[in-house]
Amino acid sequence: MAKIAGKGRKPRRPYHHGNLRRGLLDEALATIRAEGVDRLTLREIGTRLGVSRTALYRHFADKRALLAAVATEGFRTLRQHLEAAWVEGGRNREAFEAMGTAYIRFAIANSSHYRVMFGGSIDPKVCGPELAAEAAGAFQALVDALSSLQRAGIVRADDTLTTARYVWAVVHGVSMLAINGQLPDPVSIDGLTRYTSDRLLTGIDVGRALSGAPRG
Amino acid sequence: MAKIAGKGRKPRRPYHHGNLRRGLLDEALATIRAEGVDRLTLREIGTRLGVSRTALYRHFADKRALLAAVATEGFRTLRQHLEAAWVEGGRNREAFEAMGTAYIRFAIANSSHYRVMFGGSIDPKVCGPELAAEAAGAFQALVDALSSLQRAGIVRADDTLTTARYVWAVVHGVSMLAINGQLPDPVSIDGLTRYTSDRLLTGIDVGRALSGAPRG
DNA sequence: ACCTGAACACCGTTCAAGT
DNA sequence: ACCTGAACACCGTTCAAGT
Repeated sequence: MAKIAGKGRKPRRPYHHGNLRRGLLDEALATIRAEGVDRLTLREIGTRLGVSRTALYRHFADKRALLAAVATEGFRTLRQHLEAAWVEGGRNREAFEAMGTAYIRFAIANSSHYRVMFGGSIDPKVCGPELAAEAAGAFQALVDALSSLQRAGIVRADDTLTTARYVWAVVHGVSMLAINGQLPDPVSIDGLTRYTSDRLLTGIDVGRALSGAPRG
Repeated sequence: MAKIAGKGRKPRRPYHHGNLRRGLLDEALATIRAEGVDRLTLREIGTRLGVSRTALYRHFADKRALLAAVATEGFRTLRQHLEAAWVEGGRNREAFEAMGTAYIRFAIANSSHYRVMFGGSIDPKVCGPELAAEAAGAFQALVDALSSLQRAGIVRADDTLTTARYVWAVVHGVSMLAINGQLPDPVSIDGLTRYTSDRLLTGIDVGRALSGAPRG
């Protein structure tokens, strides 16, 4: 990766890393995955990268800024998962349900990362525009899919933004309950995920008696 | 409150407080409300109560145990709000919607407290049975109401527990998005809350076109 | 420009000691 | 039983100094 130093040039490669910022982000995320946000320590990240404890401050304003950057990358990845599910599913009603399932699956598979994204340890107003933009991008994937289904006459023609927020709240709520251990076991998580796929579109009242899950 | 010391008895009232545990809980909650969990410091609680920084350890194992106790009280209060909405609303479909609204309102009015209850800084398995019991109690209020509506033929006769978890996830999701500032303004929060009341029961697909909110 | 090393203010927690 | 005071190990952050 690094340029090979020519004869006349000093071999002045950067102190330790070609891209320390990248390394800091990766190491922070690895620690968050392995031990949770609470155990994340700037000092340990530094020593783990073979760098001073304060080198980080050349790339991030403070710890919160580092966490905001981690969250930003999380929203980018989430959007990719959502768009993939929508496109590969065929951009229809089933694809929309697959999108919801993909959302929940992402949250569970990356629970610590997801908690940083939504944990409230970072507030969107303070942490620069990148985080807000990336979060809005992930949300936009949902809005676009929903808007498409509305034009196709599959989803109610309510205000698109409000409907999208509702869908977001539902999958977010399921994800949080699953992550927080408030659902007793994996079976109940799967069950709730499937149930959500069904009920989100048709509601929980009677009058749609046919297509539902059995009383189980 | 304290017994008046009789003549022959030493006026041996406790060092500073009749109930230090109570004082610690109240002070912790007050700080959480005013400044958020991150700013909560055991030392400041102590000095604020005019007590040693380590007196707390006579009443709580550590900081996490204190937070767990705060969360426990939160679930108790939440349950009271839910049951009040259900009973005062007349135990019918409208009362159930009022229960959902009461849930979201509680979360928003006590956002920092709510975050402690669901923030994941405390895991239910470790923190003793009281927290789990009180959380289960709040959930049970929802299960009971739902079960009643199922018997009345108002809500689909699906598995009650799964349905209750779904409803919980929905109101929890709306609450979290509102608390985290991911909804742009109070108007959108109200709008989403109303929309949730409607759509939770009837779903978002077409075929129920009449009773919905207009597209504005 | 980028990184270091020492220092500062702060924190949760422990523990022998007091009453 | 309940509380204190000093101490320990740890943390985020600052800043003058190095290359």
